[in-house]
Amino acid sequence: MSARTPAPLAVPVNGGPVSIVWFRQDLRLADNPALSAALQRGGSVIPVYIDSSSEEGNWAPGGASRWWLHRSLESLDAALRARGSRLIVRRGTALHELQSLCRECGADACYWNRRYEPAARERDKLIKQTLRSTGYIAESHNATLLAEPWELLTQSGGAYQVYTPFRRRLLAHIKPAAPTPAAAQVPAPRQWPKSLSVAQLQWLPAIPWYRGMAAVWRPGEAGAAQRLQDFVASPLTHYAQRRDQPGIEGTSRLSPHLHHGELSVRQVWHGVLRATGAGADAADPRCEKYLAELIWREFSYQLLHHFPHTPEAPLRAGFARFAWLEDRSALRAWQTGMTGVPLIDAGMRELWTTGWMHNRVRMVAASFLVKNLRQSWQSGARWFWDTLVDADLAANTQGWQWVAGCGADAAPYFRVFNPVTQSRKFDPQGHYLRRWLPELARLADAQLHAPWLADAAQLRAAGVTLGTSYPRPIVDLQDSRVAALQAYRQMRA
DNA sequence: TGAAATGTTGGGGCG
DNA sequence: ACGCCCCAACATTTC
Repeated sequence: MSARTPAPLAVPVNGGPVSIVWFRQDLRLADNPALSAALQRGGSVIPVYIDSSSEEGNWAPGGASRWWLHRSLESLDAALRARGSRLIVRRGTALHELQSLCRECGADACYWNRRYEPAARERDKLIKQTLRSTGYIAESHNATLLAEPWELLTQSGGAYQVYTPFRRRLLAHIKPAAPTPAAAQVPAPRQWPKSLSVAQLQWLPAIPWYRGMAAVWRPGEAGAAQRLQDFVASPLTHYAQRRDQPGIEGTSRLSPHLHHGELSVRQVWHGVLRATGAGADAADPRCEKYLAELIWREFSYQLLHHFPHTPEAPLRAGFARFAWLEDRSALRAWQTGMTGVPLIDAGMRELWTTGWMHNRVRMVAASFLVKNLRQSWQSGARWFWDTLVDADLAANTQGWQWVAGCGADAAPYFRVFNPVTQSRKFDPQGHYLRRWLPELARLADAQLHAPWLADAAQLRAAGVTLGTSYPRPIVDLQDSRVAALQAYRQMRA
């Protein structure tokens, strides 16, 4: 078993202190402050990943994330091996595993990069206290954000709840540090502790439902660097015009790499500034729109930090008594891309197949679930959590509450997307719809976005039988919109 | 990072 | 020449 083979001794085995670097959502060697701090200390370094799913509260990685993690950890292990080291993989409660590791290999220090999810924060705090009180060095660093959530507060010392002033403050006060390159060598200890293999985590499903994902994604630091390079080389140039068109490669697709920390937001920030020639000016029109998205990410983390209940409950307390419906078959139709509304179904199938959905379509599909079907935003957030390779508690929570109208700086409750209008506007040629809905591919553009409006001859000519080869819409868009507005009015009364 | 209803305007057909 | 009406195009309001 490869996990038990000794590391290649590319560098001399080191004496001196032994430090543990605990990898979590920072699966990279470049621009990794915890790793840098451990290396700077001298001596040897033990890179560790711990599967502590049981400590993640309601939010242990979902199926798509576990597939990604499997691949990313393999990639991290390979990158470490190329530097004379390897990745140690353990399973259990994090504190227990870290303590065992320290005992097993005489380590006296643990370094990690911060996480911001409520359950992880509490646990990490306890770990830090316990390690320190028992004589160990325990240090946490920032590898994930441009600004720590407690660094950017309003004049009155509170958390920002509106995006624009948050953005203004971030741009005025934060100058993202230049990313640091990966170390050429990671000194190995005299003896490696016990380790599972990545495969033993059993995160690679027995049934290969991940094929569609593997075809699209290359998890790991090298794949992330490649994606960034591809993005700045082309789509970035037309980002402002093309980011909303799901049928073309107009977005960065960096979200899963960023979530797992295969590249840092600082690397992306500086990479984008350099590629556009904007110098240090984040407000330069050539990169402003894209950098604004990175700042939305910061905003989400800031909200999660200051309002840790929001993954489960609405930020605006009044929404707690909103009358959501509970219709399992409607939820199922949405999940499987069988609602009969093409843009929704295309998006949900893209999600199921690739583990990702275009952002414009995410907004429309979420609006459809929460408003037209009136299912709770939590039920949608849970499905996304399980199926997205970029599932990120801060971004997912913020996104769903934004759509549902119950979050900070949220879309007003009355803002209901019309999926047909959105489809005609952002996928006028139907490239996206035809890719994901082959059963409708032969419909003309005029009928494609709303096949129920086509006449019998048009449907027949396209080989479409509504109710058989493709569903009729499971809700009337007009009626359900009016009903949603009615329900919101009732809640407010 | 909406959509629909409602209001306003102005060109053109027509008597 | 003029008023009237229709209606598209655009603007504003409302949800």
